[in-house]
Amino acid sequence: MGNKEPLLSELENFFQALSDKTRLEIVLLLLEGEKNVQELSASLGKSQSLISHHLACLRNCGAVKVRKVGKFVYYSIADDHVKDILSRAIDHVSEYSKSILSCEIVSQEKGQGVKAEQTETR
Amino acid sequence: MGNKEPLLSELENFFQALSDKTRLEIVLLLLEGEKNVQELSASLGKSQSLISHHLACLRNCGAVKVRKVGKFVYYSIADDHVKDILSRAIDHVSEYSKSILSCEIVSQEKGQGVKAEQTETR
DNA sequence: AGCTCATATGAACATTTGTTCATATATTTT
DNA sequence: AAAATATATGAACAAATGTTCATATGAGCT
Repeated sequence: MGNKEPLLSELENFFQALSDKTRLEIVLLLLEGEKNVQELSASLGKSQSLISHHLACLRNCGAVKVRKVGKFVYYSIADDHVKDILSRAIDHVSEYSKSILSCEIVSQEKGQGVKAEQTETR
Repeated sequence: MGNKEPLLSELENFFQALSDKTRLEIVLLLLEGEKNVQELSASLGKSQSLISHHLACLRNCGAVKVRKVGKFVYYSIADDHVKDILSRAIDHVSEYSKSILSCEIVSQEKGQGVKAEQTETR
């Protein structure tokens, strides 16, 4: 019953890689197929440097893989695990935001959303 | 092309909720079953305030759900989507760290690790 | 050889995030 | 009623993170 530390750190790194809008835009593009840095940079309208930094982050946790062709570097989603995680996460947030919307008719507040409280103010 | 902004923000929030060691410890405990705040606080040896803050984060993205019983609040994993995502992520990082280890046998302790590979730690 | 193109990386800065402490709210008990 | 218990939340500060700018590496071309 070992030390869970390494597992925790690796999970942390993995999820953290996916917890940024730019990196999510990258992986969503990569779900459509392999792309090199320029293509990503152009599609997202963001600098090459920024894209490269984010790709380094996605590489480090094994979310994407690399194929070099001459001076081009093509990136793609690492494996089916990652694809599954992404598609399930998309399903989850889609369902969850629907459930939020149906509640927000009542609470016009933004930000915290619904926070599952049936604690009526008496 | 539809506006992907809301989807991106929700994915970002969701993954970000899972990208912290303490919150991961919480959800891993919750995978074993429903627990209230004190139980989580005691199991992890961390303050009630800290656990509550992190639970708020996990609630806001729909990763956990809540059941109030008197003055106790029981938390559990929100649904099978989230359970699946967690178990696949665990599989992914397990495989990935194995593949890293098998490469590090070659690069002995000292040098820069593997060449232009995806081994990069910051 | 030089030059250009594609990508990677380091440093600096501004923003964000996690943790702690103090306090608020809600429920039960005395 | 007050006190005790369980949880939530706000403010403040340290640490981590994303972005930009400048520069480095490396491959193809003339």
